[in-house]
Amino acid sequence: MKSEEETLGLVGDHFRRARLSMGMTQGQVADLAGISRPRYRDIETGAAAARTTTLINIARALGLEMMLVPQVMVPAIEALLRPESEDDQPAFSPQPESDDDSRPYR
Amino acid sequence: MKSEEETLGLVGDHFRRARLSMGMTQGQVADLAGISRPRYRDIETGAAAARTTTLINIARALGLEMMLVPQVMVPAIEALLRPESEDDQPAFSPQPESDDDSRPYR
DNA sequence: GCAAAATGATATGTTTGCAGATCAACTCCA
DNA sequence: TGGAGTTGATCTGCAAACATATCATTTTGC
Repeated sequence: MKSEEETLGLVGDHFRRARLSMGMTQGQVADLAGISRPRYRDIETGAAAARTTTLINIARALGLEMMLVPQVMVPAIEALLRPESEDDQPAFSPQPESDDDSRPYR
Repeated sequence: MKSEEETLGLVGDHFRRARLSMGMTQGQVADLAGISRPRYRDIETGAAAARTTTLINIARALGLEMMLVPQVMVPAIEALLRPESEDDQPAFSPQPESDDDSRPYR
């Protein structure tokens, strides 16, 4: 099962790749998202879990959108995103391991 | 521009619709997500902004996944989600208003 | 090689998400 | 009618996400 830290790491990695592909600095993203640079750094490195509003602000600063989609639709959405070329960042896809349950990790 | 409270309200409404369509109580979702019922209630009513990990836990308890997708792909994804029938909850689609910028609201 | 920029990291203080407990209001059904 | 279940709401206390400031380290460009 994926730990909490691993999940935050995935989100952070996603943000980092998006930021670098946009040619932006941590400070620029932090400013656009309305948070401090140390805070954004913690989020990007997976050391801290941003609030929902902060998560959305960061995503939008990076040209992304946070979506809540039915789990059964995830593969179709990823298929829609994947072939789109090689330079756009892949969507945050949490578990390739499609086991049954989703008990909270703590 | 969409305020912070409005955005949290959209997320909460999305969770509420998903919960009711699953025939679950607030307490059941809270248990699966690993948080207390008062906390889940605040999140569902938009009174509180959950952390990223809590957001993901709640989504999975409701059969949903949190995804970060390029903004330009949002319409295509919504089109993929929409015609799917009438009983599955629509994805969280933040702005029908497609204005340019995404400055943080506070 | 050197200066500037970007990043990593730490410290103090404030805000707020969180647990746990408790109570009231409302619905529903036997 | 009346009890059980669901939801709304408040309180105390703790943990962690925030700001701001300040350092060192690494990277970048001239």
